[in-house]
Amino acid sequence: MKSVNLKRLAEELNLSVATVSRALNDRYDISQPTKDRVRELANKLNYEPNPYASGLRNQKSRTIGVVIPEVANHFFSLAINGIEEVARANDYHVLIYLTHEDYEREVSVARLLAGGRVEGVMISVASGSRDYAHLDSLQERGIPLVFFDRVHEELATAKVTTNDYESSYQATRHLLDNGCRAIAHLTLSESLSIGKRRLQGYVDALKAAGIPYDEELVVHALANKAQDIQTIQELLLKRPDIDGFFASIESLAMYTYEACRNLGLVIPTDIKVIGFSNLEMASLLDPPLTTITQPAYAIGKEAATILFRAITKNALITATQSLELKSELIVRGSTRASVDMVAAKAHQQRS
Amino acid sequence: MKSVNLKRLAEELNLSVATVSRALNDRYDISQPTKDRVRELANKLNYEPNPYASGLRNQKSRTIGVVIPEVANHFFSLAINGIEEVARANDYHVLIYLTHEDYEREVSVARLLAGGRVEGVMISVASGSRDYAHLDSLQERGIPLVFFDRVHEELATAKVTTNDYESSYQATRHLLDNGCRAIAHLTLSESLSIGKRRLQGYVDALKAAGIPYDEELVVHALANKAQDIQTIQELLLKRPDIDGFFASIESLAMYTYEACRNLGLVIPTDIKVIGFSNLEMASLLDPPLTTITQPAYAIGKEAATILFRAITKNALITATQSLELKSELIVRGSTRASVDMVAAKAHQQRS
DNA sequence: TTGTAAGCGTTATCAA
DNA sequence: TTGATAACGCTTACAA
Repeated sequence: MKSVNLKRLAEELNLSVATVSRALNDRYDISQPTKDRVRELANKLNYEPNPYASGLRNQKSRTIGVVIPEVANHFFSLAINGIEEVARANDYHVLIYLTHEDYEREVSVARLLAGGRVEGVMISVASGSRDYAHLDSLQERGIPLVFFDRVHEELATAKVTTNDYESSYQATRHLLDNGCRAIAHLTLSESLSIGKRRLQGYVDALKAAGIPYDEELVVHALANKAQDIQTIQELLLKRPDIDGFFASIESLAMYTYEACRNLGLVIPTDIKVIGFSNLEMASLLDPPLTTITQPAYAIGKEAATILFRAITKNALITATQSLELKSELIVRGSTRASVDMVAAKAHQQRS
Repeated sequence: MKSVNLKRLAEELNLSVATVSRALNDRYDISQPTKDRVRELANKLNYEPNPYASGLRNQKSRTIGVVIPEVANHFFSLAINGIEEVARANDYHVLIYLTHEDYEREVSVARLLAGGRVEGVMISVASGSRDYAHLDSLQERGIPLVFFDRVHEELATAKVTTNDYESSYQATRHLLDNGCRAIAHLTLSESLSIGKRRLQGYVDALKAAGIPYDEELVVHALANKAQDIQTIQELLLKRPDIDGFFASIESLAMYTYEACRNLGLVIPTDIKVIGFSNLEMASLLDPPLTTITQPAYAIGKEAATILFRAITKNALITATQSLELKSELIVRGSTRASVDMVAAKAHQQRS
């Protein structure tokens, strides 16, 4: 119940607090016998240094903060795994904050972190985030910041992202190749650069195929299951010509499955579906979901590595350290071309 | 870059540090004009109190620690959601630690936390955890502890669990009712009480149905995808009589799907599968997975509420505050009885 | 090789 | 109503 501190150790050993401290920190100027005596008692009493005292003294908290929209999402879970791995290797602690896609929450978290609770911050911004002043002020206070996946382009720091534009272009192209002509795009945010890039890839792929951009087919989701399914269903009813769905986040692909099922539409015969997703079990769905899979664990790991490099060097991070990893298109049943489509294509190639 | 502290504010306002501190904490003995002046400057300079200084002074860190085996698992993700919610409502911070099912890691995390970094700990123990001395010592130092889901029965503190025995009995019974006679049970650990309870429910349901317990059908998994799938496949080949699988954790149900697919076995015709799982998309699998679903968010929330009650009252937690929530059996396609089975049953009922 | 003392930023006690 | 001061537990000049 009563805590073991340096004073207690010093008293029991008839040494000064300073000597005990230095012995425990293995300083060169302490004799080996003394070190041994100190360590022995420290172990016996299960001494653990008070992190608030040493944090205050050294102006170091050995803690980083991770700010993400959600944790019940495979992408972020895997990223946290990567981050925790690196943090632990560096003997650091990880504070976690969920914004639930809410800008206000993000701002208040940033304010808290500005107080010096952490030595660095990793963030994937909320879909509602428009401004980045709250993050800028972290940097102004000397707290290094790394973005991962969802970034504010304008802020001068490292961003670890994936090739979203290309992936999006490729995904759309894949749907087109398999016969889709009216492809809906489900997005969480157009204000975020990630949303813009993914939308642009979609738009450009359509354009390249000579298909005009149809604004009605771009839908903004709300990250609320019931409402999003409702929205998708309304779109499907309003636009029976839709034959493809491109979901820019994991949950939206699932909601599309549910919406199609509710309406009696068959994937991939009636509608083909592709989505960004890190679900291991995409292949076990009915039908197996074609995905663009981001290297989530690697993203977390790389971003954390950049952050710790800055913390160790006591330097801010520059945008030049940004990294773009590659996502992977994994084709499965949800985008399978119908039989006549395949025949048509074969015919086309022959002629 | 340079930090704003009380001293800085005091100098600029020609006040003492003590007065500034009291003004910011809205103490009754400070005049309103002074409070206003102080607050205005504090806002202007974006003053944030140093948590390490106040933590040291007050012996309070306003932080809790959450120790879990994995985060890439829907149960734990949802539980964290519940925990974070309560923590935020209490203005507390959440440190997260992953043990990766490793006992050594759990011990070293417990040791770190014993140093006073946190005011309370929530833990779901690693499958490899046999001992609880490391957790006991947290309590001895006055750090309240709450178990959730995976507990050490023997430790005298609150445990928030679900009705695992009943759920397991019910799940096994469900497989039996739908025609299974040789049911395999996949478990992560038999040393943990949760593993024991789930195994016991399975054993008792078999016994009640007059089916002898067959040790060979109980398999210990390793939480390693490739190996676990391999183990399941070997079991299926060795024992072609197996017609049901009961997976005690989420990933094992998925691995069973993969193993069956690899071997060309059809679910539910050849093998019926049921599993503990919090996957929202269980209903979208092929076939839809019958699950026992735990109230994960509620578990996190209730457990955190108990912890904060103790922190607020500055008291340790007693086992009497333990809570048992109910899981839910959700029947889907993976355990559907074959047609002749249904006919047989109908016949049975008629006669 | 060890001890003394100052200081990290905050808050609580006591005095003015 | 405000100010001076000590203390939280630790680290580090500086002295001895």
